[in-house]
Amino acid sequence: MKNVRVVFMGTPDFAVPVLQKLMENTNVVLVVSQPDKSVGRKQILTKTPVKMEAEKKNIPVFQPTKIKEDYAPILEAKPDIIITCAYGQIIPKVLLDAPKYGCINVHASLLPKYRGGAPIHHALINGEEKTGITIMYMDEAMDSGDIIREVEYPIKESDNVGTLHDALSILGANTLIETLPSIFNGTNERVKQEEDKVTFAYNIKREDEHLDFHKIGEQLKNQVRGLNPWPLANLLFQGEEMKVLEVHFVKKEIEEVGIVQEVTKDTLGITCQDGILYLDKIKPFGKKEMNIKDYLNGIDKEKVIGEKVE
RNA sequence: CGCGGGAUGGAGCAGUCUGGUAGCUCGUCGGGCUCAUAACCCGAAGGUCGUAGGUUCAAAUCCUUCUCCCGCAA
Repeated sequence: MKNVRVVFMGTPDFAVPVLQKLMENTNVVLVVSQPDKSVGRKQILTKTPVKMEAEKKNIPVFQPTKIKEDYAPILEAKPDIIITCAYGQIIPKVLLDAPKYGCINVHASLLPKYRGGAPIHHALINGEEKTGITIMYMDEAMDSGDIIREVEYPIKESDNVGTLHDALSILGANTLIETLPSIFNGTNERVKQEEDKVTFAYNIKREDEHLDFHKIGEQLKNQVRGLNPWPLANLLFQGEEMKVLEVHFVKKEIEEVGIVQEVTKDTLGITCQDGILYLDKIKPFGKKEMNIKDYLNGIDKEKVIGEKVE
């Protein structure tokens, strides 16, 4: 595999282990990543994680704003195969047709479920018991190409976006390397996606982050872990937005939804549809994240009981 | 100069408007009670109030500078 010319296309942290494995095992001649963006309050121009990794090994990086129009350097690199992982743009047909081994994508779900940009978040939010990695050929639509190989990953009760992201990232890199030889010698499988089973995992929107206590506890719990550590679930408490990082839930008969019902020196329970949701770790407005116990140390607990939470 | 919140013993906060003894809830350490305890009672240690300067008899508090942290918007 060492002499195969690879063009790798990827952007965020998730793609970094994949790039690392490719650099170890193949000849990565060019890395394509999204343009550097200004991030944070101070608008610091930041290189993408994939770009930083590539630069460590002195591999050239190409960052077109619109790959649909600006793709010449990729063709000039004469790739035998193009491999993408969370790149962030749709690849034009002229590139899909160029390499002799085709264009392969590493996706963080068991396709055809959860096509799109946030498969890990949505799998957790929906309370899935398993997810996984799909190695697939690309076509002109989003995550819709033929499947080469799928590897399942059981979701643990303790998983959140952070842990699942890291686990799938490693699994994706390893699975890709294991699968590549069959692609090069033409013995790989190629299975069409079942269109009637397609679901989409759109990028998380602002309103997806808000906790609605009319929902049942299980859903709220999954929502919280499916948004942790980014972008975090939130609720409105005493007129201020509070981020919620960890919760636990106890099923119980309740009278009214969205009320602070239980406050002790180290628990704060809010009523939801079928019980009480206890906040365990939060980030109050303007503050750093803290355990609920620390938060309770600093407030007048008497005044908080019965408060409405929205 | 995009908008806003914040910095006070180890943790979370109050005190700042209206300058005058460093406070609260915890934690830690010691002692007591108890069959026992994460429970209860008593006691102790621990803070140049983010930095630098200014006003004042006197600054956590008023004025100015800077630094760092956080949320929103991009």
